[in-house]
Amino acid sequence: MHALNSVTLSKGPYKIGDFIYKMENQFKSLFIIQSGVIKLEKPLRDGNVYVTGFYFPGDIIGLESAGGAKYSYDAVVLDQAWVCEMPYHYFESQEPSSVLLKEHIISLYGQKLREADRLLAHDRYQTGEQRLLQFLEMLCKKLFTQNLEKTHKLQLPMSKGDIANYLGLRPESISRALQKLQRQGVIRNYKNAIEIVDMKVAKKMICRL
Amino acid sequence: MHALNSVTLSKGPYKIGDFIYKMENQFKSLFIIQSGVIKLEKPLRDGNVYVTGFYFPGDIIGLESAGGAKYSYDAVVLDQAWVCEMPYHYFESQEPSSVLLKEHIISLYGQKLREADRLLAHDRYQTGEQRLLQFLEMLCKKLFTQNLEKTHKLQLPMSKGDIANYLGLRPESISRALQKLQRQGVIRNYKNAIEIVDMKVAKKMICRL
DNA sequence: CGGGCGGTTGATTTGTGTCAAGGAGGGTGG
DNA sequence: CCACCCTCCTTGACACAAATCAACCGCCCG
Repeated sequence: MHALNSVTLSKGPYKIGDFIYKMENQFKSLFIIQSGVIKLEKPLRDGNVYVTGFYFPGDIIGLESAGGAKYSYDAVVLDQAWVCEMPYHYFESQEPSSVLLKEHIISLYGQKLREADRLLAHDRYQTGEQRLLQFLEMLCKKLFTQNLEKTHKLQLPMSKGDIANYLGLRPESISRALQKLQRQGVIRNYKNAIEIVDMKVAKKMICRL
Repeated sequence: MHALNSVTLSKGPYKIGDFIYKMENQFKSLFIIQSGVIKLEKPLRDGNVYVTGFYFPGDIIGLESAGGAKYSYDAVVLDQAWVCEMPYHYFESQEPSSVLLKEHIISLYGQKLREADRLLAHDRYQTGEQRLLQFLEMLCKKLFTQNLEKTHKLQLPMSKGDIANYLGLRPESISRALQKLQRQGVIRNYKNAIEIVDMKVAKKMICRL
């Protein structure tokens, strides 16, 4: 990743609601998130949108658009962000650092594909409640490893509607699930935050309710 | 793709039920399918398996395992197959043809990711019936472009149970959906084949039931 | 203050899973 | 060749999770 610094351009700050890129833009760069939170979403023909993921510092966005002429999603800022732009044509060069990077990227793709398949596999056999818990646990781990949160109380940069959308549920269902989990003492539901009170039980519920 | 021929090794025939690779094998090659049909599946701890996809002549399998030490799925032969083995270490070389190929592969990955996301997106808002139709339509298009089928009558190399599994439904649900679609005159359900009688209506139903 | 958006809550419907039983091949062995 | 089994598929009755429809609340913002 260090090899990147020579060919990248740091950009920002982007404010909440800004777009890093939009679907109608020509695909020409990847972006490494330095700070802030980004969501990727795709407007559907019927006016709805589909949220495909949330991205945090250290994550790369744009990979999913490779091989297309334009970006495949809108990249929307959820929390003030700085990003690092990496021109895609850099990959087409044959300098040694590019070759190494290409291998790294391919390995990343493998991971992302497996992750996507895992989601497709598991989600079907889990209740909405389990998916929600799994999402929270994943978020917690992610923020932990990046030292963005020290506790189990998660500040949520995305709306609960976004979470619902991402998990393929209705906002009502999320609301009910949160309420139930709070009654059970597993989590605590705040306005823009959620605290995982009992991580042990949470993990157990994810595996098999 | 032509660049490949110099470094690949054609293997076969594999018979129905054979494995091209298994999860316990070291990941070391990609395979290009020359003939036959392959399914990728992963046995789960609870004894069930999860079918992640079906692959036809021209498709590449093994990509999803990149970045891991072993293969991520079992590759099971559904219809007698010949494949082309392409050692993965070829990618680690820096010869010009490898560089070009890497770009092609990255573009393939982008496609696969978008496809995975599309599945995740749509599946949630579609009934099982719609997913089934979409699967059939996709299959139809795929076999068409590869001139493996000239009509809309699809010989199914995979069991209906496999289809159910792949679509995240129960065999019973598939059965009922096929029955209903046949009553509506959209498809015709044979033993090991399905005919799409009214493609117009089928496509309409996929978008919005 | 009014309006809109995000979130909550309740009543009801619906799709799909589950359980149970039975049928139609396709193999194998007698 | 038939009897048997096994797997795959189908059909029916029922249960349950989540969607839907509808109303309402709290909040932010102009």
